[in-house]
Formats: sequence, structure tokens, C-alpha cells
Amino acid sequence: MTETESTGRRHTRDDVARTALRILDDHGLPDLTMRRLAAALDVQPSALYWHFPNKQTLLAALADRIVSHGRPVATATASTATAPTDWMHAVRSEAAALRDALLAYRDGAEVVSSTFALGLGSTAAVDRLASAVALGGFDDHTSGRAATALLHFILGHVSHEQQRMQYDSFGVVADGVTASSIDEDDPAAAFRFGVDLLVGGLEFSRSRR
Amino acid sequence: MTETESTGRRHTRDDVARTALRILDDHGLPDLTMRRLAAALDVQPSALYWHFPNKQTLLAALADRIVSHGRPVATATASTATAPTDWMHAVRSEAAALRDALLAYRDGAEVVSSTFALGLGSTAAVDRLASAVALGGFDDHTSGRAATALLHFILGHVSHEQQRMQYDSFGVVADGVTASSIDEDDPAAAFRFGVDLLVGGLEFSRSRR
DNA sequence: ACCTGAACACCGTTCAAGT
DNA sequence: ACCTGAACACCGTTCAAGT
Repeated sequence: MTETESTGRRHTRDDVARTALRILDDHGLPDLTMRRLAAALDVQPSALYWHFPNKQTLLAALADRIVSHGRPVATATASTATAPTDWMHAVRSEAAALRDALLAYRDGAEVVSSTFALGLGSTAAVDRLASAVALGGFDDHTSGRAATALLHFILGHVSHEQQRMQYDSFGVVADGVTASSIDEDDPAAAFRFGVDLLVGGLEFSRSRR
Repeated sequence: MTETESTGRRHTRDDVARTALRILDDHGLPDLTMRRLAAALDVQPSALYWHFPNKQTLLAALADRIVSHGRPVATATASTATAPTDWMHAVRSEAAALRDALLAYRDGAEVVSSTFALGLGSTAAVDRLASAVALGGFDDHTSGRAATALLHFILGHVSHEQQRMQYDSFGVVADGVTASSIDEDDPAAAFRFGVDLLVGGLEFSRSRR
């Protein structure tokens, strides 16, 4: 019932990250403070700085866990032979998997977004998207740029989506206008639309040369 | 030389926003605190809450100013007759103008991004993008979704770009690897690439039906 | 209409010292 | 190897009261 994890006393870096992830998921990013995390671990705030140099690094570790949520452990099997024409499907499902991973934790997109902007970790997401695009025969430069464009859209979209979720749960609905503007409804469809736009743009650029 | 604006004593809501914008541009978002803003205005922190109910609202006001930077005052002239096939050009230049506006202030993209995610203001940007897309003959629903997709990409890209600027100015270059990964070079080109992907995707979706 | 003074309830981070 | 205790230098926000 309480939030403390008093199992054993001394903690590992992994304990800290896991507890932080639980606070994030239960109470949201604004409530994930070093002091609150320390309290949940039954420890002084200063103790956390033995495990992580600062909060930013902690958040980067959380971002890595969020992004690799529900992912195979990447065994070194030969590259799974995807049908060469099915790169569009690959990109779409890679994007959908990433969205699912972000949605699996409260404020997940914002956490990943902030650490991505700062260039810390989270390269896994771009790499997977870039690989999927590369299946279409695009060069590395193009695949990389397309992947970051995809990631920017995904992070922006899911952040927006998650922000709206908690705005709804305890929201100012009493404002008359239901405020459901153009595509606030069916976020999954709006997500697919955006991904398809980028995927279609790649196909279009190919047909143009 | 100092940051105080001791001109007259009593301030207006506009003074507050303008001074905040200057602190943002000179020192960045982390340094834009209510206390620092108050000091710059030669006033107690509590005085700010007469002009704005909270910091979030202040930031939304700043976002509005940033987004409409370098913009005509929207005179009610008849819709400028753009060549019907030139909607792509319209979208591209609308996107470029938005990027320029965001780049005109330090951390501009992050400020706009945060208020956009919260659904406060900044509808001007989406509206302009949607109008440009609509020139292509797409229905409102499609135009709206394309506009938000564009905005998500733009905000993510420029945030990243601006983060990298101050990371460079005082950065950890001594880390061996020059870290210039796939498209950290020439951000303007990477930006155009992303916009073209989305624009191309729209054209592709039209050819597909 | 616009601001002061004083407080409340917090933050992240450092650092000597303990076991 | 992992943590305590105590401090430093801050935050955003509220609210009675002043002019």
C-alpha cells in the first residue's frame, strides 16, 4: 500500500531506476522528484547521487527502458528476411511499436522527448526506424533523416496524446465547447495518418527520380 | 547594461511579456523564472500574479508572440490568389517562416512546444499550415491532420536544433567522437527534407485514389 | 489598478562524514 | 560500496494589506 520498497536496505542502480519508473507511471513526471524518489526508496536524497550523477541522467535511463519496452532482447540472428517491398509495413509497425512503448508509461513520450533533444541515449528508437526505412533501399543518409523526422512526429504526437489524457481525466470540460478540434478524436488514426504521410513521402521521392 | 527596466514604475501586462521575452532570449528558458522576471521589472514576485494567473499562462503569451514573429498584421484582404498548383510552395514557405520565427528567440521551439502540448494558444501556427495545405484541395480533416503532423515535426526539429546550438557553444567536444551523426550538419537541409517528406506524402496520397 | 511583505511548501545538488 | 546529515541556493504560488 505504501510507496516504500524496504527490501534489504542497500540499493542498486537498477532498483533506483525501477522505482523511478513506478513513480512516473503512478503519479506523472512533475511528481517524479529526487526527494520523492529517495523517500520511496527509504533513503536520503543525497544517496541517489551515488547511483546517478544527476536527474537528467536518471531520466535518460528511464527513456532507454521505456523505448525498449516489450522488445526482444536482440539476439544476433541473421537479418530477418523481410519481403523487399514490405518496407512500408516495417516502418509502420516499428512506428506503432514505438507509440505503444511510449503509451505504456505515463508521460513516457515527454521523458523520451526531453532526453532525445539533449542527445542523451534513446538512439535505439532512431536506429530501429532507420533500419526499417533502409529496407526500402534508401541510402543511409536518407534513412537517417527520415528516421529522425519520424521520431519527431511520433514524440510530438504521443506527447500531445498523453497530455490530453490527463487533461481529460480531470479536465475543464465545463467550458461549453467540447473542444474536440480537428483530430483530437481517434488519436490512433491520426497517428497512422502522420506516419503514412512520411512513408508516402519517401515513396514519392523515389518515384520523382 | 543592467536588466532592470525602471521606466515609470507601474507595469502593464505587455511590459511583463516583453521583459520575459528578453530574459528568454538572453539567458534561455531555464533562467526564465518568475523571481528573476520580477527582479528585472524591479518588482516583487507576487506582483506578476496580478498580470498573469500563473507561469504557464505567461509562457503561452510568449509562445503567441514568438509564433507571430515577423508576420503581417493579417489585414482582411481577399484571399491572395495563389497559383492552385503552388500549394506545395505555400506549405514549404509557411513551414520555413515558422522555423525562422522559432529560431528568432532562444529556446523558442521549446516554449511553443510546451504550450502547444497543453492545448493553450498557438493555434495560429496550425491554422496557417492548414490553410496552406488546403490550397492543394484537401478537405479540412486531412488539412488539419497534415498541419498538426507538420507542426509536430517542426517543433521537434527546431527544439533539437536549438538544444544543439547551446550544446555546441559550450559543449563537451572533448569526447573524442565529433558526434556529428547522420544529419546534425546542415539543419536547414534536414528541415527541408522533413517538410518535403510530409508534402510529398500528401501528393502521394492524392495520386493513390 | 497595481504592488509589497511575508510566508508556505517545496526543488536539485554538494560534501564531509559514517559503516 | 552505499548511505547519512546538514546545508546551499534556489523554486512557484498565495494572501492579507497597502496606495
